[in-house]
Amino acid sequence: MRWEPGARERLQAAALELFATRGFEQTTTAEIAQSVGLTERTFFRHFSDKREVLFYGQDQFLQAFLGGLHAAPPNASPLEVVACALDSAAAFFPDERRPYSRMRQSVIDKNPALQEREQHKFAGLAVAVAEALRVRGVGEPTATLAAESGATVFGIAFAQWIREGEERSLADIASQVLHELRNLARP
Amino acid sequence: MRWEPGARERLQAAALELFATRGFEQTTTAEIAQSVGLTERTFFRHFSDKREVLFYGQDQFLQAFLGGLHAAPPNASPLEVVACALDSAAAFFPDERRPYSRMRQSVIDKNPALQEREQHKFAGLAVAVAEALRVRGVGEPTATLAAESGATVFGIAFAQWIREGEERSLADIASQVLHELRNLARP
DNA sequence: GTCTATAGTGCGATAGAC
DNA sequence: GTCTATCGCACTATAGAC
Repeated sequence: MRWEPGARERLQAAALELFATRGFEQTTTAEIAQSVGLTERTFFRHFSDKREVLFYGQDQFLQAFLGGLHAAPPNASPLEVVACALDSAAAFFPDERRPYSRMRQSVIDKNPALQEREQHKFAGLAVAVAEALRVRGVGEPTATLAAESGATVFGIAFAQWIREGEERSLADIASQVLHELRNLARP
Repeated sequence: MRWEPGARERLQAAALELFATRGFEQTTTAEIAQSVGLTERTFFRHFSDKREVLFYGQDQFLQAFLGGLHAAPPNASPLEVVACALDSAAAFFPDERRPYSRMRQSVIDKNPALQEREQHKFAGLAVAVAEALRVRGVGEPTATLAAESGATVFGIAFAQWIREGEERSLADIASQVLHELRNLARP
């Protein structure tokens, strides 16, 4: 019992379940741990704080974003590079994942503290993308502008993707939102 | 002594002072309160949590942003409206305020929890600006794109404004960053 | 103003994997 | 035996309830 594998994943699943039914603040870290046969102390061994249990594992997503970025042709413009990154990132959210993403987001949308954490992760993503663009030779403030714009486009596209009744793929939506961004600059 | 006015402002000043010298986490809410002759309970009567003491009063800034937005000519494009809002917002940071802004930002930059709060406030700003744009008849996702872009431009300009050795006004910097954003769409 | 629950930390002990 | 995940306990600070 003590040595069952996948402690982290079990904690994450149990936490999401409890947050969805009881609410984030009405769920204690002790309850989450106990619900999978662990102690509160072990919860904090895996997650630096209570909110992090919902965000741990985002590195994969960041890596996808950066991967698409590196795959962009060398002569691509900053925004074209961002378009590649968006395509690559969108691939990490196939349509089967929509129900799960919806559930997770509905928990986040109900709690300001979780929104703060989400926005912080997004900001970190933009910082990493900007750094990667600078390595490609893009100067400031263009690199940061392009990176933040990419994060914004992804955020808007993702929100639309999980909306009830939406059927388009995330990549399709993101590409359309990016097109709208281009239009913004020339009315 | 007990009813000395300006309790909130004194708490904010003392908190910034203590955070800057000792660090945010090394300062307790009780210490802040006692340093101005109040109790911890009173601190939490004025601020919903420890971090908020650094952010309380941002409404003025939001109002400045929205004020510039309403002052924009009716036929202006979304990005032109955002440009007006940026001008108006920049006016709330005259050059005399640079030293204070620098000190405050250096505290925030040293602590992830404070960065989360700052990003959350920024996100709230973008939401309000997007809503105001929709009222003006701008559709989605353009309204949100323009609003988030405005927030991004302001953030980049502000970071540059408080950099050591920078002498240009915030409005000048913001206008140049906005120009870069326009260039992003057409290479 | 007082009291209490919860989050989160530090350290040492323990139990299983190898 | 070593290594590492888990546990137990004592503790502080935040924040909210009363």
